Amino acid sequence: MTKPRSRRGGGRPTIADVARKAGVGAITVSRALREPGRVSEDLRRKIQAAVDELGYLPDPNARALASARAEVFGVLVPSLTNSVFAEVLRGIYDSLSDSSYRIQLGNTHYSGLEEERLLQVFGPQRPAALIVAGIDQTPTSRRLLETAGCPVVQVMETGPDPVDMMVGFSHFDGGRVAAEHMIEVGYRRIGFIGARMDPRSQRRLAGYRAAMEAAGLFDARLITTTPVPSSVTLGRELFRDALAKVPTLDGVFCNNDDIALGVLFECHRASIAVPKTIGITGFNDLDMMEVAFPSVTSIRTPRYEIGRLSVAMALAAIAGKRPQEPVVDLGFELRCRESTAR
Amino acid sequence: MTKPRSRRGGGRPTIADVARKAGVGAITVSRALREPGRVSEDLRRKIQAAVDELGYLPDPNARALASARAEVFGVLVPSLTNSVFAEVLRGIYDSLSDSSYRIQLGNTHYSGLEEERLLQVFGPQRPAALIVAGIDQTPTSRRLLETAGCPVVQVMETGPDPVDMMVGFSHFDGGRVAAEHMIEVGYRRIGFIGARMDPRSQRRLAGYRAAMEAAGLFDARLITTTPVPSSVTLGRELFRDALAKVPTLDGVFCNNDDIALGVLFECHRASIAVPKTIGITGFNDLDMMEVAFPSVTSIRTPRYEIGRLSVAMALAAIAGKRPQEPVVDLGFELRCRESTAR
DNA sequence: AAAGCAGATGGTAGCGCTACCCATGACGCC
DNA sequence: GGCGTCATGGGTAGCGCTACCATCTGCTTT
Repeated sequence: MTKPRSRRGGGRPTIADVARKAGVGAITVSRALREPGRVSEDLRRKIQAAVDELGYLPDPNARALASARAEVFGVLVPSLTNSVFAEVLRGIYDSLSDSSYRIQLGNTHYSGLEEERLLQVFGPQRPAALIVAGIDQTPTSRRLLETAGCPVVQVMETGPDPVDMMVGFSHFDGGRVAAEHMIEVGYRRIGFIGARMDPRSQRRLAGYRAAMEAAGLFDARLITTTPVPSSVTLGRELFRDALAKVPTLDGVFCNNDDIALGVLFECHRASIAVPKTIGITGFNDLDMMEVAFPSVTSIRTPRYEIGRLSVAMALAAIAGKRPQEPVVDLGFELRCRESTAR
Repeated sequence: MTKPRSRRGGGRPTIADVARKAGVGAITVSRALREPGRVSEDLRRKIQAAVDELGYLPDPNARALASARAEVFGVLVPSLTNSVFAEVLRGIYDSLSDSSYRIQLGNTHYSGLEEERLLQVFGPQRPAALIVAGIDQTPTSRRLLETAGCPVVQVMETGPDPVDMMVGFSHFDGGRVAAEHMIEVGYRRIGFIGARMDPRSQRRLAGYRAAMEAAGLFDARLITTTPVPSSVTLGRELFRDALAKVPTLDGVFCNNDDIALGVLFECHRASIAVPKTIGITGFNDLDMMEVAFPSVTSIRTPRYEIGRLSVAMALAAIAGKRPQEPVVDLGFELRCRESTAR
């Protein structure tokens, strides 16, 4: 005779306690909680009463082990402080908060290798779904996603070859539309300023370039970039560099709004008239762009909506109702403001 | 005879596979992985070889169930998009990324009830540690934290009565120092502008009030607040309100930098000279405050460091090495800039 | 030399839950 | 009346891992 191991759980009630109290089998309790429709009204009430009385909460770890599926959404973003991803995360969070799914966060720091490592770590946990930023996974990451055995949503961008599903918009078009707008209102020597040139930034640059070439205005010297992480400070510095390189600059398309703000402040400081001498266009349309003086033209991107929709699609897929169209382009919107109002 | 249930796990190698391949018992594999020191060099190598060959990765759910402890840090923040908490989160994440701990995120939306609900949900999972923002938990939340059976770190603030440990700084002092600075450089009719008056904002306001009263300058009409979430846009609007209410206003202490930026932009738009006519002080010292024109005085808060230290303290507590002093005040720093340079 | 002890390894029995299969009774159909 | 079908409920056997002993070696202690 071995004495039973003392309750390591510290005395929390288990499903067996509930079953005993309700006078039913443990399985029936389990079913009543997960598929109420399959249990008679009568027992359901009795079980609910026992649950309430004992304050029973199912152990997610035991549940995950037994069902080989954790109620966890794995979310991989390249940055936590970049407000763009913070808003995607908020969208994901809000859409999940009245379900029982938990969120497990991974920060790839814009590194493909780190993304691989995180997918390795997430895998054995058997998440219910994976949401990853971007469409430029390494071959290894892609294989990990394909064999994860759960719905996968790539977010922030759209592309031709989804692992499973995608929600985003075209960064190339965003860059192109921004540049076309500046050309249309009369700017000619339009610079591109970008930091942290991740794949999305590269595509915005490509869109800018396409527009400039189509108008016969492209000049490689107009491009000023750095792999350094983006910041308002950096925007100022890159703008100074750009101006030193091309003194005839009459506009800038900034890779994001932080950069744009840095440019705007530097124009104030150097008494450069905006939009008269220099036009400014940003990207993402953060709240402050509308309030800035002068208000700054930007491309509004549906970050929160991307987060929400990615969860909706993943939940539908879990429920077996895969969307007809696995790739959803949520588009973007050019907001013309004072900074390009010539 | 029942046939064994087919491997639901989809054929991932288990600890038993590794044990068989290495010619040892399963428990020895388990130990080799978790407490290498307790296994002989020889076996350790053999086991490592088997692990590598099979690509074995332990199942965290099974581990959590068997050991009644999940390798999860529960993190509760009131907002995901507020860059202050995003930076705390980044600090937490960075400090945890080379351990095997995972992060489970909870967003309380500044709601005590939601915090209670999330703690209820986190509890049964038996997290290794809990990190929660703020010190104003409801009695229920406090009890949940006290009975969680794991280290708890309250972050962002310090106070007299920690649940377990605390890392932060004094918001009251921050508000006081900011106001004292403005008084010292000669401002007299100094307004307080604040949005989303959470407990930390309230304490900053209290600090401001203390300084103003000490200087005999306090006037309730100088205070303009709203429970609405903070934004740059809102900063502009509140400043307009404040100015309409008190036309003789000669300075503002803003509850945070977003508000301060809104005030700055509105000053530009209305051609109000900064710092001559109006002085501006922000709070948190985001990157952009230094770059703004004019650059904006602010209180630098150690957000990232708070995240890092909270994890370090929790890890130490898990390892049984509780810090001598459970409450750590990381302080803050006044950064005087052009916006108050009279 | 017997006893004691520490270090290394293994076996057994769960952790709390659910997948799988089976039992039962009510009902409808031929 | 026999037989399938459906709805409802339960029993058994794990999921993959680790806590808790037990065992076995080799060495020190007295």
